[in-house]
Amino acid sequence: MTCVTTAAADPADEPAAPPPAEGEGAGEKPRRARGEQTRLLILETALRLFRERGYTETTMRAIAKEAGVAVGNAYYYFDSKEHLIQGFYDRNQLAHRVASEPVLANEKDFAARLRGVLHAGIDVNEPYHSFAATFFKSAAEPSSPLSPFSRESSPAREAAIAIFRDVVEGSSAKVDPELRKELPELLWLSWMGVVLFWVYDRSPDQRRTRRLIDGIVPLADRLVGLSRLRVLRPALRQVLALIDTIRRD
Amino acid sequence: MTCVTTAAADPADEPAAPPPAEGEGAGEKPRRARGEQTRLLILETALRLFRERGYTETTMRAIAKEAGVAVGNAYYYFDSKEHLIQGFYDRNQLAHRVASEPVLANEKDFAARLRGVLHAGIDVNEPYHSFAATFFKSAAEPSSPLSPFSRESSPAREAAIAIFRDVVEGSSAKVDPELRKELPELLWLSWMGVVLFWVYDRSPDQRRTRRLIDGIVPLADRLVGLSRLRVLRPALRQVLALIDTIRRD
DNA sequence: GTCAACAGTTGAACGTGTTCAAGAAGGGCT
DNA sequence: AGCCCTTCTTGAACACGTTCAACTGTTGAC
Repeated sequence: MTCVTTAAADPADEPAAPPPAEGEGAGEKPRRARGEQTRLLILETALRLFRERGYTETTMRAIAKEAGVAVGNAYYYFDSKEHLIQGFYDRNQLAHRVASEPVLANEKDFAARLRGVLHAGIDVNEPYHSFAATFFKSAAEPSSPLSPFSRESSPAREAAIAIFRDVVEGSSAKVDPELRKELPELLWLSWMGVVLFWVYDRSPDQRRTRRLIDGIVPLADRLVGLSRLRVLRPALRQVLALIDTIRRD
Repeated sequence: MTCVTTAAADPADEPAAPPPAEGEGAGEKPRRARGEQTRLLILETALRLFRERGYTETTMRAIAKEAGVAVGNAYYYFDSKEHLIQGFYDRNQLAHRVASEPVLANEKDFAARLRGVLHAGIDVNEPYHSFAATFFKSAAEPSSPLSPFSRESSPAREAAIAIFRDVVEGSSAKVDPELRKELPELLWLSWMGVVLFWVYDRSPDQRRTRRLIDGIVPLADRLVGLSRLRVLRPALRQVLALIDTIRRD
C-alpha cells in the first residue's frame, strides 16, 4: 500500500506503465504490474537523485527512503547500484536517436549528417556531464555489464550503430563499397572516442568537445572521399583486413 | 617497538631497504628511513596480494595484517587503496622502458622499432592482465589521480612518451617534419588504445592484442610514409591543426 | 636531563554497497 | 473457508574503504 500511494504521489514524468486509473482500493488494475511499478519508481527516483546529487553522493539508502521502500527492495529489482545506470543508458540512447532525426531527415551531405548526429549526442548528454564522469568508471570495467562492449549493452550498442548506418546510407557521399559496410561501426567507434574525450573534457560547456567534433567531421569526410583514391587502396585494404582479423575471436 | 619487531619478523621477500643489521638497540641506521621502510613494506605487501588474489579481493585489512601494521597506518602513507596502484604504475613503466631497450638499441627500421616497443609493453603487463582489468576502472575515472591523463600521472606519462620519441628519433624513417614533432604523442595515444584493447581482450594469452599490434604497425608505418605525399598534405595539415586546437584549453 | 614538537602508529567507529532469512500479500486451487 | 505457492517486501547484519582522536617513540633545543 505504501508503495502504491507513494508511486501515485511521485510525479514520474515518463510513465511507461499503463494509465494508473486507480479509484481507491479498486483492484481492477493488472496485479502483475505491481512489480513493474515498483521497479520503475525505484529507477526514476534513483536517476533523479543521481542528477540532483551525483552518482557517488547518492546512497542506496537514500534512494530507498526517497522511493518509500526498503533498501533490500531495490536489490530485488536491480542487481547492484551500477545496474541502475543501465536505465539511464537506454533512455539517453533513445533521446540521441530522436534528437538526430531532424538532421537525418533533411540533410543529404555526409559531413552535415555526421556533424548533426555527433552534436545531437552531446546535446542529449550535456545535462549529465558531471554525473557521467563519475559513473563512467563503471562502464570502463570490462567485466561490467555497463561496458559499451558488453553483451548486456548489445541492444543499446546496436541501436547506436544503427544511427550511424543511417548517416551513411542516407547520404549522398560516394563511398568505397567495401568501406561502406564497415563505416557505421567505425563511426560508432569514433563516437565512443568523442564520448571518452567529452567525459574528460573540463572546459566550460565542454567547448573543446564541440571543437573536436567540428574538426573531426571534415577530416572524416575527406578520408571517406579519399577512400576511392588509387594510391590509398592498399592502405584501405590493410585497414579492412585488420578489422576483419580482430573481429573473429 | 611493536612495529620494529613485527616488521623484522615479517618475511618480506623483496627488501628494497638497506640490510637490516640490527643488533639490539644499535641505532646506527638512519632514523629517517623508518617511515620509508614501512611505506615500502606496505606497498610490496599490497602489490603481492593484488597479484595473488586480485585487486578487489584484497582488502585493506588483509594488507595491513599481512604487513603487520594497523590499517590506519596504510592510510598514513597512501591516501587510498587506489593510490597503492600508482606504485604498480611507475614500476611497470620502468619495466617497459627496460624491456624496450634492446630493440631500440639494435634496430633502425621504424616499423620494427615500434613493433618491438609495443610487444614489450604487453610482455611486461601480461602477468597482471586479470588484475589490471579490475583496477582499470579506477584509471578510467577522469578525476582519479590514476587516470593516464591526470596531473599525478604526468611523470609516468612523460616517461612513456619519451619511449616513443626514442622510437621515432632513432629510426631511419623519413617523416614529415611537422608530423615528426607530434608523432611521439600520437604513438603514445595509440599505445593507450592498444592497452584499452588489451584490457578488454579475453582471448587466450591475449592473442588478439598481439594480432592487433602486428596489424597496426605496418599500417602506421605506411601512413607515416604516406605523410610526405602531396595529395595528403592538406589532410595532414588538418589533423595537425585539430590537435593544436584541442590542446590549447 | 627536561621538555616540546613531530613523525609514526594504533584500533575503534562511521557510512557505504550488498546479502539474507524472515515475513507479508495476494491468487489460484479444493 | 482453508491452504499452498509465488511474488514481493522488509530491515538487521556483514564486510568493506576510510577517518580520527589518542597514543608512542624519537629528535633536537635549552
